[in-house]
Amino acid sequence: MNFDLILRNIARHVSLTESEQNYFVQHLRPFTVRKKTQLLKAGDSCVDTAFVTRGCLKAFSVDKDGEEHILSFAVPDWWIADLYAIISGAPAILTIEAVQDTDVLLLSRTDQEKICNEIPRFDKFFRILVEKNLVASQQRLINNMSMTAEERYIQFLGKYPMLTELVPLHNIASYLGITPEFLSKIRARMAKGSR
Amino acid sequence: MNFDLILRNIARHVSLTESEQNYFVQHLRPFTVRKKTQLLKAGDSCVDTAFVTRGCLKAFSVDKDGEEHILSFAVPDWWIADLYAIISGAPAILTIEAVQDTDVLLLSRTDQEKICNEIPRFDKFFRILVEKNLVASQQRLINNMSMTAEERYIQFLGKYPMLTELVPLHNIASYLGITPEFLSKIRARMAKGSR
DNA sequence: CGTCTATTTGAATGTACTCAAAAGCGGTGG
DNA sequence: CCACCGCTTTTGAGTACATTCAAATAGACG
Repeated sequence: MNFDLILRNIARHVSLTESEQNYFVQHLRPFTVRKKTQLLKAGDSCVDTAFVTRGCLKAFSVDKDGEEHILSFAVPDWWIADLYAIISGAPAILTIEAVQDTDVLLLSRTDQEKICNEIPRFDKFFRILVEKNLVASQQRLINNMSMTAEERYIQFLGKYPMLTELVPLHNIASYLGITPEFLSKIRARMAKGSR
Repeated sequence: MNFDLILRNIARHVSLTESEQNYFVQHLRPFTVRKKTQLLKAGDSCVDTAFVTRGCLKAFSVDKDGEEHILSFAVPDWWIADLYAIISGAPAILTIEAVQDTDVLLLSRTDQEKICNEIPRFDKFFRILVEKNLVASQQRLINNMSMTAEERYIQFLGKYPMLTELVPLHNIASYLGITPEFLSKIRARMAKGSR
C-alpha cells in the first residue's frame, strides 16, 4: 500500500518521525468507491474522514425538493468528510458519492482522537487542515454573496481546472449554486462573447 | 480583569490546570472598540484573534462596488478574526467593526502558537473551535444555495434572537446576502401574512 | 428642531429559475 | 456496425425572486 501521498500531505504542515508515520498509517483503511456509488449516505451514521488518492468524490446535501447541492469535491491529495456528523455524532446530513472510481484512505474519528492524544502534533495538523478549509468556505460564502453566477463560473474554471475536465457540468452548476440550464446559458453567452 | 467568560468558553472543550489558565490569560490584551470604529481594516496587517466579552462586532468584506458583505457577527462568548489574513500573513481581506461599544480580549497569532506549542491541549481547543466554525460556515453555504431569502431570514430570527435586537436591519440583510430594500419587503409580506 | 441614518414603498429591470422539448453523446446489444 | 437507450447538455418561452433607483417616512442623536 502506498501511503506516500498522505504522508507528504501531512509533512507540508507538521513533521513526523518515521515511527510516528508508521503508527499513523496503521490506522488508515484503504477503500475503493466505484463510480456513482456512495461512501456515505445522508441519514447513516458517520465516523470516517476520507483522504482521496485516486479519482474524485463529491459531498452534497439533498434539499426538501430532492435537489442536490454540492458542498465540496475531493480529488487526489484532498480530504473530505461530513464534519458535522462526525463531531456531533448525529446522522449524516451529507451524501458522499464517487464521480469517478475512487480510492480513499479512511480514518475513523475514534482513531483520529487516539492518534491526536498520543501524538499532539496531529491536533496541530488537523487544526491547520480545518483552518484552511474554513478560510476556503468563508471565501466561497463571500463570493456567492458578491459575484454573479457567470463570475463564479469563470473563477471556478481558473481555480479548479482539474475538476472542469473530470466533473459533469450539472455537478459544477450544483457546486456554483445554479441550475444546469442556467449554466448552459452562461456558457453559450461566453462562447458568443469570445467569438 | 475578568477572564471568567473566556476560561469557561475553553473549559467547555478542554480542561486546564489553574497554572495553565494563568499562563494563558497573561497573553490576552483587553481592548475596547467604540461603536462604528474598526478593530481591523481590510488591507492592514492582521495578527490578532478577538474574543468578545461585551457588545457586538461584525466582520465583512467590501466588494468592487463598495458593497459590504457581512461574514460574521460576534457577541459575548464568541471568537472573531480574519483567519485568512492570520494564517497566510497577507493583508486583511475583512474589516472588523463594532456594532455596539465592545470589549474584546486579543490574542496574537505568535502568542497563540507559543501557547499551543507549550500546552498542546490548546491545539486541540483551537482545532475544535475551528471545526465548529467550519460546520457553521458549510451549513450557511448550503442554506444560501437551497433556501429563499425569506426562509433564511426566518431561520436567522430563530437562530440568533440576540442579534435581531442588537443589529440594524441593513446589517442583517447584508449577512443574509440580500439588499436592505428587499429585506424590508420580506418583512412587510410577513407582517401582512400573519395578520 | 434639524440633520443624519435607517427603514419603507413603488416602479422598472435584471438575474436566475421552471418547465418542456430537442439535440448530443456514450455505451450496449442485436 | 448501427439502432436504441439513458443520461447530459442545450434551447426557448414564460415566470419568480431579487435588485436598482428614486423618493417618502420614520427614528435617533446632538
